[in-house]
Amino acid sequence: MKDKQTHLIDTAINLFARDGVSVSTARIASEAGVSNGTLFNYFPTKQQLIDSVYLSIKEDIARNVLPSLGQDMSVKEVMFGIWRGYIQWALANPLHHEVSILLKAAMVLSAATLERADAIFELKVAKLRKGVEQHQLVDLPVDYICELSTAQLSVAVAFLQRFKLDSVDASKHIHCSFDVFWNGINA
Amino acid sequence: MKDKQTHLIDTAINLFARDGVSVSTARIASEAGVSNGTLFNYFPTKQQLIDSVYLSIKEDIARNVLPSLGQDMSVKEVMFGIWRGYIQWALANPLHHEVSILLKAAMVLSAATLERADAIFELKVAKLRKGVEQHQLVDLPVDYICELSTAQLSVAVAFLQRFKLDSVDASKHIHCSFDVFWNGINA
DNA sequence: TGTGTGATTGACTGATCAGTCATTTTTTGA
DNA sequence: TCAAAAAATGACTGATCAGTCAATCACACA
Repeated sequence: MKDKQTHLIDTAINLFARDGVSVSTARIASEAGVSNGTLFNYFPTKQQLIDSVYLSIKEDIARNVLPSLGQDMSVKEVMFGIWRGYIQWALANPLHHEVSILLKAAMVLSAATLERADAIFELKVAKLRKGVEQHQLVDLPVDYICELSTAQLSVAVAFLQRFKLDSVDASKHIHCSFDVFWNGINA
Repeated sequence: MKDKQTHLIDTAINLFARDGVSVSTARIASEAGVSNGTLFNYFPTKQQLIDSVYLSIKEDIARNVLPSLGQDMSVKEVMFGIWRGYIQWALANPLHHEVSILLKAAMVLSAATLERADAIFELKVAKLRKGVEQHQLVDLPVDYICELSTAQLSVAVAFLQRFKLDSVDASKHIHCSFDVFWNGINA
């Protein structure tokens, strides 16, 4: 049997995706096959459970996206690596993707958690910064381009999920949506 | 004194923006200066209050954005009209903008309400459809381009709100963010 | 087998909340 | 001026929920 803490997080992700963050801790515990007392042994408050869920998802994304990237790659290569890696991860883990967006948008995450989550993807920020400094990208704040990429990635994923394309068309859309993004920010 | 129903909606928007959708009906009523019984005279359920808040915001956007658009304008002109109009509205009504995003993301809106809200902006969809058909825009589903524009607009607004630019720089960013969007979808 | 330790349990509590309704207040218009 | 209608009130209810804790269980080691 999987680590109980991990199993509770997985169960919470499933229920958050189905019913939103408002699901009761009792239901999460029951669905996970433990008593609600046990849930509170692992997560002292519901807030800490929510934060743990978010960080767990972000770390999972990092594990699946960052390894394919290198310091020696160009900005465009890094961004495309993130693009393809994230979309593939999101299609393989639709609920995780959905919950990650949900928690961020619903403003239920502690400030510390948001900060920790950002720190995971420092490489991306660094590459974009260099791209702007070297005038390869439009002269906009790096934060802005970051948010832009996240927003456009979400739209691309939502589209791919809605119309279940075969893998050829999916790959085509990954390139196509990336081109839309890249043409937008290319200097 | 303003129409009570309108006043309750305005109060709800303020509280939703400050504390999320989870604020109690009692607090909304009290903040609006009426009893909670009165709130339920105007909105039989909290759900209907939430839906009314959303539709009220969308109609406000439409009133501020649609009048400047005409059937005879090009796709680009229409999209830029929406771009500038929406950003100006959002900067003048930051809480409304925030709540509109919050309600959509938190998945607390009824299906009927989402449909009604979409119908308000039919002109935009029609223009984009023609643009794609006439190969002025990249060959992507109109829905996709719609979502893309909404997402990028949100990012642009968030940026302008974070760094309170003077009106010259703000206008520059409106054009700049639009160019990023347009260069992405221009065929 | 016996004992001590840490994990697990679930009934319980106090707080909160959406929604009700009998009563009171205000408005209307004859 | 007054009676009927409409609007407003707020105490109340039943349900739900996060979090607690005394009791129980499972297991390691003597």
